[in-house]
Amino acid sequence: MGTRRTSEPSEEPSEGPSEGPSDEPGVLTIGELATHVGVTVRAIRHYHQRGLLAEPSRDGSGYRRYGARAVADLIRIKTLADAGVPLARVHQLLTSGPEAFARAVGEIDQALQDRIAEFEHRRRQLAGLMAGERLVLAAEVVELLDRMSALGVSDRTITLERDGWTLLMALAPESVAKWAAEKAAALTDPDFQQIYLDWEEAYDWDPNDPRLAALAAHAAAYLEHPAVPLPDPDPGLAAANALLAAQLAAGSPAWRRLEELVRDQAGSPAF
Amino acid sequence: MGTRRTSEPSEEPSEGPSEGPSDEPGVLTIGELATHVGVTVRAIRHYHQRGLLAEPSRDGSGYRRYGARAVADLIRIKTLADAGVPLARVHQLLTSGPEAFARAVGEIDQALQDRIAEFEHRRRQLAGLMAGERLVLAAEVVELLDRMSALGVSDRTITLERDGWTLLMALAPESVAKWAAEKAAALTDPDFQQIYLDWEEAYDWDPNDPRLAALAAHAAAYLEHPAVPLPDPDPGLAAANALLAAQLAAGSPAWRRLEELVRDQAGSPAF
DNA sequence: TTGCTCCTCACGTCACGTGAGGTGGC
DNA sequence: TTGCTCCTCACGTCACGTGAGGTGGC
Repeated sequence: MGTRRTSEPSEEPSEGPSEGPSDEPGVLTIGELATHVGVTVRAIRHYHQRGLLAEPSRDGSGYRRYGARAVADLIRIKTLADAGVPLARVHQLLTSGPEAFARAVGEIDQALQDRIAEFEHRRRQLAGLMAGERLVLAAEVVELLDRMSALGVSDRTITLERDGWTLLMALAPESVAKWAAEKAAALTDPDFQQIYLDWEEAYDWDPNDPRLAALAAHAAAYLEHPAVPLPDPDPGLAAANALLAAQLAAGSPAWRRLEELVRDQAGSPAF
Repeated sequence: MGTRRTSEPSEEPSEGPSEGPSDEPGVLTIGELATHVGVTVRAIRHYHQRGLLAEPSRDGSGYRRYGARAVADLIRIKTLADAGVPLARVHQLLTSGPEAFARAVGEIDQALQDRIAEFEHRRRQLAGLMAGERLVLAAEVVELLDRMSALGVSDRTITLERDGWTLLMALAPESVAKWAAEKAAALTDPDFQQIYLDWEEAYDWDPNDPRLAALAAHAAAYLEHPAVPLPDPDPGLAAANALLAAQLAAGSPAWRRLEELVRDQAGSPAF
């Protein structure tokens, strides 16, 4: 209410703008405006540069002086900008009619809702990061790896398997579930289990180890009469498989030798 | 499971990396890696430049070829970056131990929750934008303006009042509620009501209109014996009030004249 | 006189986007 | 041969941040 010496501005019927509410002489400095609305001084200058906020009149020192209109305008700008609206779009909205404005605000609100959902999804992704890489792989693959672990397959081999399946997820995601199911079925066959565990043990052997021949013969015989039928050729995936085989074979000289031996004994380019 | 002609990579105990899981020869091109993980090719190159993702080996054409490790690394990078972590921080996290990593992920998750709350706040702000500027003003001021409206004060004057209060909110937010309450109390006095409405009507008058003298006398008399006691001077706010008075007085020559007259008749610098 | 706010350039930053100009595999 | 992906510079973008160098009010 001020005092007898200073007019409380709304004690009287309020004194008003000279021409319109848009360009009344200013009272607030740029710093006062900034702290009140909650933006930086630099941001306000930036909005002037971009033409978003009208340049106010200056006082005797060349300082910008802002009125009530600037407060309202800046709040509008900040609200839209905080909602993620690009400044170019903010400019359009400020100069467009109320119907277009209302429609746009509806869309912006929807976008905000979408971003909230997105962030909630990212929280779950983060939780997955901590839980390991399981979410990278299909559930069927995770189950397969768990079953291998139970069979006594070493951590090193599990890692190799996981890497292979990770790449398959990238190369042929639509086939991964089917392949994993087939491999899981094969692993129920004790014969295949034995071959798998024998090969694992051979990983570190010398490629000239005489025991490799027996392993290769066993594998070749199995491939002739598999317990679980092998599916038909899929030419589109042949290239991906070949690449994977070449990459993965690089790990162990003994395995490379085993593949040669199987290829020879099976009489066909089995691998 | 591939075919007899192409090795299904996990049909055998899986062939592995040559030295460690971190630098197996690559299979995926940069485009395949990008689409699988859901980032752009340019982003991957950027991560290489920043040292976030190790440069893989090249094939015969100079193309980058990525292995499973790159898939896992890139997913980690994307997950963290999507969560709003600056790339410099991502770099630190990738090279830090699991305990520090877990702690940091906890903080990042908290930051995500904060941002979700922030977005929900912004949705409410947006809704406020549509509901008008009411949230800019304290509830007491909104109520005061409503009461003025009911008293028959014109929309133009209401706008002038709102602008004045908006500026006061910026200049002295802690005093606004008190002032608004005092003005509301004054407005219960029929004498003050009459002065207010008379002044409002005088807004467009010629500054030489002879009726102004009577209005000024009425106001001066009221100031000598207010129905509601005026508070003590508040020197800290005197400057703000003076600025506001000067700004608002610019609107109407008749009002400027009225202020002069009141100042003369009250015998003190009342305004 | 010191400290704080204001002023105008103008370059820096962050995380890539976007051509520019060229090569390689199907 | 055409179309698509890949390669390396290198400048552009968006919304300001951050000094640089100077003036004005208390």
